[in-house]
Amino acid sequence: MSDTQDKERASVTISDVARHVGVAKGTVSRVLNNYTDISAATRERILKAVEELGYHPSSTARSLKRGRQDTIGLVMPLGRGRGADPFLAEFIDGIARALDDLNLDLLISTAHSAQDIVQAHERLMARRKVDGFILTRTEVDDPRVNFLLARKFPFVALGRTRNAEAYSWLDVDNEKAFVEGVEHVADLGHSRIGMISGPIDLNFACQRLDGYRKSVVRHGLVLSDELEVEQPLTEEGGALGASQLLAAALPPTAILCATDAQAIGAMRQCGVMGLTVGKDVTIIGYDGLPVGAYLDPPLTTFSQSAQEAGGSIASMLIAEIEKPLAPPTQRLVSATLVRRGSDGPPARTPQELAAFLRH
Amino acid sequence: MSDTQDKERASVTISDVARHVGVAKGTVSRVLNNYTDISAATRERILKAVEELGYHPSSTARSLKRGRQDTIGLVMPLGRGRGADPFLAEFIDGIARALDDLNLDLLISTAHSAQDIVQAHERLMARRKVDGFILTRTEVDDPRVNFLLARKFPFVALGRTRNAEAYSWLDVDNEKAFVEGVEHVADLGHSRIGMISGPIDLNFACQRLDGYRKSVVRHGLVLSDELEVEQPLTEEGGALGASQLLAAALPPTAILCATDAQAIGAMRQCGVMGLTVGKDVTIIGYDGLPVGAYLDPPLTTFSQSAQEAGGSIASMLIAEIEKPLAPPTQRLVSATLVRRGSDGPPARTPQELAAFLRH
DNA sequence: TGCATTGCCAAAACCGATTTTGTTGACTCT
DNA sequence: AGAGTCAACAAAATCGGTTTTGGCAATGCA
Repeated sequence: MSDTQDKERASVTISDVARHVGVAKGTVSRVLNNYTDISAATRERILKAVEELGYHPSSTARSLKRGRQDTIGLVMPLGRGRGADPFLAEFIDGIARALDDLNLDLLISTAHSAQDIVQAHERLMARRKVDGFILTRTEVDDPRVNFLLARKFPFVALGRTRNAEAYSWLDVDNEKAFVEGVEHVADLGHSRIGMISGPIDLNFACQRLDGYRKSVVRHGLVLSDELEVEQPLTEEGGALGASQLLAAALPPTAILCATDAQAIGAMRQCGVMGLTVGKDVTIIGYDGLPVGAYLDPPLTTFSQSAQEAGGSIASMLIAEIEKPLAPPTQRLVSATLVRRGSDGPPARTPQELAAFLRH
Repeated sequence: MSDTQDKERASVTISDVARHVGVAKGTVSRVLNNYTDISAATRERILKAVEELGYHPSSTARSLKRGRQDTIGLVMPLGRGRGADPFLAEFIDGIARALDDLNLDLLISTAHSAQDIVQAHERLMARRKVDGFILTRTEVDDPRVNFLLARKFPFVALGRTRNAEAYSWLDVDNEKAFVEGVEHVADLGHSRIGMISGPIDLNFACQRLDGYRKSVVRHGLVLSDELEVEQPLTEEGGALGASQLLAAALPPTAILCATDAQAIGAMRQCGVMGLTVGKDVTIIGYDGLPVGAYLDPPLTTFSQSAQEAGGSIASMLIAEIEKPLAPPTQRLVSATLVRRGSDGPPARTPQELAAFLRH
């Protein structure tokens, strides 16, 4: 009955609006894109018709002509550990929120191998599905960075690589955090401090290890192979790492972990070995995952607000896309130590701890 | 110098290929889409040129003409709890993997309020960015389902709603799982069994509560308001729920939780109250989150493989998009109990537990 | 008054594919 | 030999927008 019959399937196009008002479609387009050369009267009529007909522009058509997709891409690396990366989930959450405000969308793809991951980016670029990429978990010498740089395709990385001057990134001052971490446990009275590192081809793992080492040296403490182990970024890796460290002749009374996931595994392992975390052994994580607050004891960790990082990296990427020639922007933010319950003064000396462990 | 100069910015289009070979662009298109009315010779020449020039069709242009985006959408509900939903992360992981094989992409958007969430779907539909949706965490009477059904837009839901006959879904037999859960703890010797439920507007929460109730009755055990609390699906909710349940005059010796996140909070709360989980109190979660295995004690939970669910729901949606008129497909899968360390025979009777708690 | 602007909009070109329609020569059939 | 098929492709239409070009009337300015 109504004038605007709810049609079968076809959606209303710009031509429908133009015809309804009696103008050219170009005119409708100009109104919708806020051009100024349309009279207020015509503008009103068109806006009214748009409302009435329930017109929404097709982003596909718009993309075709403008060459912009209003979509940014993120390729999740899979296979490194079986489950989803909890940090990544928080991070994506932050990106999505930020993009929402800007009316952009986030396209997510996956890749299984290192080989795959560059190909996934290439596919998305070639098909022109995205305007730019967000890179996470950068490696020291990251093939994605090299590839995108070579193709001059916009991207922003979370974390730097070796050649960090050439592109835009947001990084947490990982080194500083671990310098502070060591400082913190040293102040608590620990003298033998261990570290469970992540795969050192990951840049942040590298930086965290560096921070640990520098700070240990600066405090005149012992640096030793026995006190550093490299493990995957999973709970299992953390558990393995802890048992390796504690098997040392002179075990550490404090252990810094590259990620919360590792710290969770390490805590578990300490429990299994009869150690009280926060007293016998201090464990500190990194990521500030919400779950950490509900462990027993609650995990002391460095928090960098994955959500905030996601938001800020999203807006950096938009800038990058809009003016590709501008010099790269680079932001270094700091993580803050969230003290909960897994740290404390050492209840025993390393010698006593070793004796206890040999029970 | 080379014949194919690596051009400035512009990417190679189908016209470039056509010109290079000396055929019409339609012909190139037909070759690429495996039509049969092209001679083998021409076909070869075109394929060779495609290779040489590094041509990749623009999915934007393709979408415009074909009316298909080869992209499916998922709107993440935010705000329900502050952090990212760990279950959802696993689930998305599974979807992405499955889509990868099919050469489709996943578009992720977010919504903050219940109002927003329908609008987000509408926006994606109107702009024709996606071919279909995946819905998660369905509510008993879900506005998204009603909306998409009314618009006849393809979607598949993870979890049912009240009017479940009309559309395709994949659901876990939540009721059955909780029937089994009660059975399991009853077999262990528990007679007073509590439940921390999720918001009952969420359908799965409702089903899980139903299963609990049925099974409690069936075993001739006590059903009581004191033994049922409703809490958000977060660690905090779980902690609150546990303290409420344990404050009862006659507290439960076993607690079933609607999600792992709640169970983690509940475990923590028990620890705070001086109770040993797995002995004084049995706690069982639901989701099978990897982190559960590394808690102390490791969390006994129902696992439904979020990743597998993601994969299978993705292929259901493809089918839905390809033949919208086919009758809806519906799959009910079962969750399996993964026994770890948080369950066991009750160390005390409810009376003893009450006495202990009042210490 | 005459000419250059300016305001406002129609018409057409264009983005890069897919699909429809048309054309040509070779081949078959009666 | 003439009509009808068919294979193999060219040419044009199309998808739904944006952008360029152009045209006309009203205004500004000397």
